[in-house]
Amino acid sequence: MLKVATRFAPSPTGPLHIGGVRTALFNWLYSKNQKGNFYLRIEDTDKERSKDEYKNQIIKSLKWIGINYDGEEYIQSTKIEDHIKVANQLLKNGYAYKCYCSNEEIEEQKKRARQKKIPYIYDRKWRDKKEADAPKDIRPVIRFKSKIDGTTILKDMVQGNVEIDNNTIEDFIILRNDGTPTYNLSASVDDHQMNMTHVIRGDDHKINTFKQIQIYEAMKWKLPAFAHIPLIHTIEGKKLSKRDKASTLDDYSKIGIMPDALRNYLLRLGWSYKDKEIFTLDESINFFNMEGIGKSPSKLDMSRILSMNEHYIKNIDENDLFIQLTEYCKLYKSEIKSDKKEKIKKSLTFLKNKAKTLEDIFNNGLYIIRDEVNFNKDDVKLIDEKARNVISDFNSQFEKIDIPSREILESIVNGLIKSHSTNFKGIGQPLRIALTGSKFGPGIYDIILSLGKEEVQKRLSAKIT
RNA sequence: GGUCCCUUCGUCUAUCGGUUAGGACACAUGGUUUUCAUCCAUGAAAGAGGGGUUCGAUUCCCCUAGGGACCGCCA
Repeated sequence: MLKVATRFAPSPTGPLHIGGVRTALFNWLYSKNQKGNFYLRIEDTDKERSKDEYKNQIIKSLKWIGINYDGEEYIQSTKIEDHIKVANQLLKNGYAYKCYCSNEEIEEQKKRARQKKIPYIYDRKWRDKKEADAPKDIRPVIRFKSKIDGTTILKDMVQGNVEIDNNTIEDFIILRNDGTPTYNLSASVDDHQMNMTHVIRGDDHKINTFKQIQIYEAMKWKLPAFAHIPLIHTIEGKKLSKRDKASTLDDYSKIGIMPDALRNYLLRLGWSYKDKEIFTLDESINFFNMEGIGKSPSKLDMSRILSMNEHYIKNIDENDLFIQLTEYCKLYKSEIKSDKKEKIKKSLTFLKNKAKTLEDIFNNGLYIIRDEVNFNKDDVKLIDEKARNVISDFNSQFEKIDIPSREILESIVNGLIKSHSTNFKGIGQPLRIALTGSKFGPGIYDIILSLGKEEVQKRLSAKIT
């Protein structure tokens, strides 16, 4: 049995979006499940639109979510000579021909097709014409001599057998009139030269597959297995595009979605394994299979991503969470000062409890991170004369404590509840606002213990003087 | 318009001819709770429509409807 090889082949003409990431993920998981290799091929033959910036973003994105490709990136533009060679071979063997139609001629045909409301398909004018009839002033393109009769069946690992009439495939161009190869040629040659055993790609490539199969057959190459996975749709039900908001990984990482959570979400989008929802990295490799891939497109659901992230926040190792949090703050907020870092780390247990994202944890911990309390305008109004007395009484008892503990704090608060003839809220709320600036937040004992004695006194004093 | 694909709760999905159609997210209600959350419990919520095949169809076949993809000298 040949060693399984898959690839992800994006073109660096725009930022990689989440649909592409899922395609990469499926390819990667399949190859790893089969103990095979996974490669990254950058299809940068569109010189006009390809940019290094996008190539780097693609590589960075894959790395971020934990998809490692084997070997170096395969840069398609460095293989153009090979593609041209194959085109010439096809020409020599009678599987391709030179087409001398002018741009105007083609445009005219397309226009007419549109008017008649019939699908445009190149009329194969030069398929059987003699070279001698060629106009001198036109540089020809090379077209593939597509099959006219019969049907072709694509045995798709996801979609089953898909059959089309060969005459619906036109004589597509394989070499432009500037001598450069087009996508279907390049992709076929590369897949063959890279020894791909499985081509897993978006549904939108299905028609291309029929063209590529013909190239393979003409070259007498062994066909890889194909799997066309359904596309991810926007909430409106359309194909996800680069223009859609929140579609690049950066859009997710900047709001504090963690790579493992997004990986897990993407895995379950269009793929399932019984009722299982949560997959560790190892589990996703072990359980991944083609049978689990659904046939219908699925919609992106932000609340699902958020809840998946929440699950990871609450369940991963706290040291790991802390590392991810500090990295996140450094990247998107501001680097947490080292003395605050310790406090945050100790407080993670309760800070994370009310968080769906790393950004939420950051916000929950802001009262620790910031030196100055940032008061909520409405909440601070709740600190009236009565509240000031509470704070003042608490502070004078708090001063006497050497090392604050939950038990001691509890007894102080309980005492105050009695002496002020109030309830817990009557004590807790003023303290919380004085210490954090808001009436919402972690439990009051957690707040006090996380800030430390000195800081608590400083903040309380500021509110009673 | 042509070709191809798809169709189970709002969303992601389970079911591989016989189930009270299950789970998860979201939602609603109740409970726990010092606030906000968490957590727990409960609830509402689905087989697009019509024909077949079959003792029996969500499941197999056909038609209709709806949705999607593709239709570049882009990839």
